[in-house]
This record gives sequence, C-alpha cells and structure tokens, in this order.
Amino acid sequence: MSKQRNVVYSAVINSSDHPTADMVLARCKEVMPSINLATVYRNLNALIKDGVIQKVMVDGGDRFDKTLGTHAHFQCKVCNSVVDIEGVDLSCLKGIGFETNNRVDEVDVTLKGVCHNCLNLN
Amino acid sequence: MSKQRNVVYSAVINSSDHPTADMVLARCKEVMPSINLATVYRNLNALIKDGVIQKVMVDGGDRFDKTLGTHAHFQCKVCNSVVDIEGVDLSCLKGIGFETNNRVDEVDVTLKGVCHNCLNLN
DNA sequence: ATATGTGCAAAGTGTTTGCACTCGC
DNA sequence: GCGAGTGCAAACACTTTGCACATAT
Repeated sequence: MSKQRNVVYSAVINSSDHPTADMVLARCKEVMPSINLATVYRNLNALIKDGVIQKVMVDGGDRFDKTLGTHAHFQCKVCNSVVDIEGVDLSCLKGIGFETNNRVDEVDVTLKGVCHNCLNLN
Repeated sequence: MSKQRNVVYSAVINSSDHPTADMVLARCKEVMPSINLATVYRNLNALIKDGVIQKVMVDGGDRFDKTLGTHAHFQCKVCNSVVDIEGVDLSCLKGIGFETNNRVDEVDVTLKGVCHNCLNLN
C-alpha cells in the first residue's frame, strides 16, 4: 500500500459525509499537497476493488462511503449532501421472487428530497 | 408541442427497455433523420419536468422510463439492460422515521446483478 | 532490476448551453 | 413578425488513460 493509497484511504475512513472525489482530493492535499486527482481516482477504485470502501452513485458525481454492506442513503436535492439512513429494514426487498432468473448482487436504495437544513432556509 | 417533442415522446412511450438518450436518438432518427441529440436531451428534460416520463439514473448514463411512480429496477452489470421489477412492496421503506426532519420526495430502488441472458452465456 | 504506482496532460463520456436560424402561429 | 424551438458546435463536469518518471522491494 503506497503512501498515497494510505492517504486516500484515511480520507475516506475519517469522513462521515460521503465525500466526492474532489472532496477526497481536498482532504488528501491537507496532508500531501502534491497528490493528484488521477491518483485519488486510481486509489479509490483500487480500494473499492479490494472491498474496503464502497461507491455510492448519486446526482452530482459518485460519492465514497466507508460503511460497507447494504444500507439506504438520503440525498438532499438542494445541497446534494448524502447521509446514511439507519434502521431501514431492507429485508423486504429480498423477497422479490426475482432471483429465480437473475442473479442479484447488490441493492441500492436512495431516498431523495430536501434535508432539514435546507428546509429551514426556505 | 413541437414535431420533435412528439417524436421524442413517442420514442420513449413505445419503448419498454428504458432507453438511454442515444437509444432515444436512434429511434427518433428512424422517423425524423434530421433530429439532433441536443434536441433529444432538451425534450427529454422538458417531458420529465412536465411529469409525463421519468428519469432512471443508473450506470452507463441515464435511462428514460415511460412508467411513472415509484417502482424498483434491475440492472444487469454485464449488458447494462434495465428492467422493471414487479411486485415489490416498497411500502416498507416508508416506515423509516426519517421524514420527521427531512422531506422525502422520491425513493429509488435499483437491484444490480447479472440477468439470466448473461448468466446463460457464461 | 523489476514491478508497481505517481503526476501530468490529454482523451473520453455523457450532458448542457450559446447562438444564429427556422418554424408555426 | 414574434416567440418558442431547432441544429450545430463548443463547453462542461466527471472520470479514465498514456506516458515518462519515481518509488519501494
């Protein structure tokens, strides 16, 4: 694991706001100013392949998530922030009777709306 | 409603395969060879704003869906095809206790895996 | 020495936009 | 004639890639 990969990994692991690649770059630069966006992307993809972080595909570019496993997300359409949603029972989605023909590997659940911060700003 | 908007609208309404913008363009060109990709995008977006079609955001570009309302999708990671999933009870997602602070407008549920066609090809 | 990884710039994708022109009313 | 809509090309945002150089075993 190169220095750069470690910096990228730390940036994601220490973020709870599902950062975009640009946000990861900014956080890496605080620690290693010479790091490059291409390197960030390469390492994010490597970390995903290694299964130690996850990608969340939402509006405004992909986000990177330290939390593994299936869990729902909420994205605010105003500020584009993404948060985990706790306590959602996704088991109901398994009983789909769909696996008979197709192999289901992944379940993406994303709720969209307006977060309480943006609601209060009117 | 311009001729072009009508052609775009028909292309989506008569497709059951959740076409991409490129696929919509191809189908429009069969009927109106002079039509342009920018026009397709503009009209797709207008139709979405009018609420007569829906956008489905998945890998490999957005898809356009004649079926309105919340319903789950399955996307094959091999051939990228997208199909509707029937008979999934998404009501379980409403009981999220999340709406207290945030306004939820939309629920996206996408299953990913390998479709039976691609499974059989090995 | 060798393989792996980096930084940079360039290319690639999918989508949107500025502008002059055209069409239907 | 006027406003909405078109076609084209250029711009855009995000991501990947080719290549020469650096780095660590």
